[in-house]
Amino acid sequence: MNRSLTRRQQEIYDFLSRHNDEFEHPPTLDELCSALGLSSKGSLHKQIQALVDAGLVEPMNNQRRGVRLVREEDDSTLPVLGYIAAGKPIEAIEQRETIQVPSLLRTNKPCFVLQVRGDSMIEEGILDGDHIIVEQRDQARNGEIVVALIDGSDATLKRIEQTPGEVILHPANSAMSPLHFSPDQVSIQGVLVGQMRSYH
Amino acid sequence: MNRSLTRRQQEIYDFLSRHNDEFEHPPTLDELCSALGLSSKGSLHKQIQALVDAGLVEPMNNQRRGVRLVREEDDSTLPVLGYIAAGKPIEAIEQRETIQVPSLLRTNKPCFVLQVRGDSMIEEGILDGDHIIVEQRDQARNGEIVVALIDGSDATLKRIEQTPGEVILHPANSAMSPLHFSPDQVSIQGVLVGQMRSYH
DNA sequence: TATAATAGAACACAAGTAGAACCAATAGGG
DNA sequence: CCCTATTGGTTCTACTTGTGTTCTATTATA
Repeated sequence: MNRSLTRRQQEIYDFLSRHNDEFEHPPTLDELCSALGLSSKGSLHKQIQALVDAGLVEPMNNQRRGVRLVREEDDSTLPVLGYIAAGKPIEAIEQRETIQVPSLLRTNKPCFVLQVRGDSMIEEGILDGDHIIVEQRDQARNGEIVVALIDGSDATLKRIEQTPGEVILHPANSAMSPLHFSPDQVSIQGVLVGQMRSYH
Repeated sequence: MNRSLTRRQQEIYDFLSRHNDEFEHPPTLDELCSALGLSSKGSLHKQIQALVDAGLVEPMNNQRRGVRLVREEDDSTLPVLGYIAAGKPIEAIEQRETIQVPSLLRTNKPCFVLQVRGDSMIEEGILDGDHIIVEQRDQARNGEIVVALIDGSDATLKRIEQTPGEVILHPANSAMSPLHFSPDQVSIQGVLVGQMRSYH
């Protein structure tokens, strides 16, 4: 199913993605043709059929303006991967769980949710039991709050400060001290983009 | 049921939305026809029927001016009433605004959303800029965090402690002191049930 | 030489339109 | 209160147009 796309197919797919962000309705084959510099919608149709086979486009059974991209995941739910507590690996949840997340609290990039254990970020307003939304990334800017893996085993949620020689992870709890590591000890898993808490 | 609209149907729906904001009564089919450049209300009726099937318009059983939009109000959005800062009235937002709220952060009872201004609840992990979800209620149990109106004018977000003789409102900020009132000065607007924060 | 890409024609079906005739609701006059 | 006229929604059928589908043949590309 997921065989690799030819160059032209990739090009068409990219165009569809852009069009999708910009317009309410998918384009017609004729519109696509002129946008891509083709003069035969028959040829285009064949290409699109390939995208359908690849699982990237909904099969359009005679519908007009039916070139719809397969919608990527539910737009309002994210997977809850487990618990995060300073100094322990992320504790996975037994069965796969998901949670509703408002679009305001996430980004367009892939995100996941963790539940916080412990008080290491209490002064940033992140409490025990809160859910945090994390954008999956392997780099961060200084000052961002990241989920980082130390020595490949211990996961932690901290504010990051990177210098050429070392990485410092700052807890937001005056009872705890910043932790210093060499850059190759720390692997960034993602960056905090949202947080939510329930009081009942 | 919720299949996607054709281009014409979308156009009609958009027009209805705009008309809805502007006028008291829905338009007649004839009015719609001339507005949309149609000359047959029969055709229009067919389109509208499609909108009814899609669940966007109330079925209009022979009623006059019966093209009523279905009250949208997904069960996942709540109205944002304004800002709350200790010691000032709730500052209303100009135009009616709504926000997506996961069911986990709300209750089944009527709720609304406020945005927090200031640091009076910082030690409870509620920061400047956070959105809070409040269940509409006029009573609270001791220890709950409430939106309360003081002397009918000043709204505030505080943890409540009620005794027979007085009401104490505790801020969660050691720089501020608890406030004491007589019970008839304080009217409870709602109880905090959820909170969310965006980091971007 | 095989695979990808293209053009073009012929076709089929969905979307949109018009118009007429038919009902249902309301308002006004006896 | 009933009768009737008028307004406005409902239901058809027929037609036009837009747009996806299929095919066959030809040209690039690797």
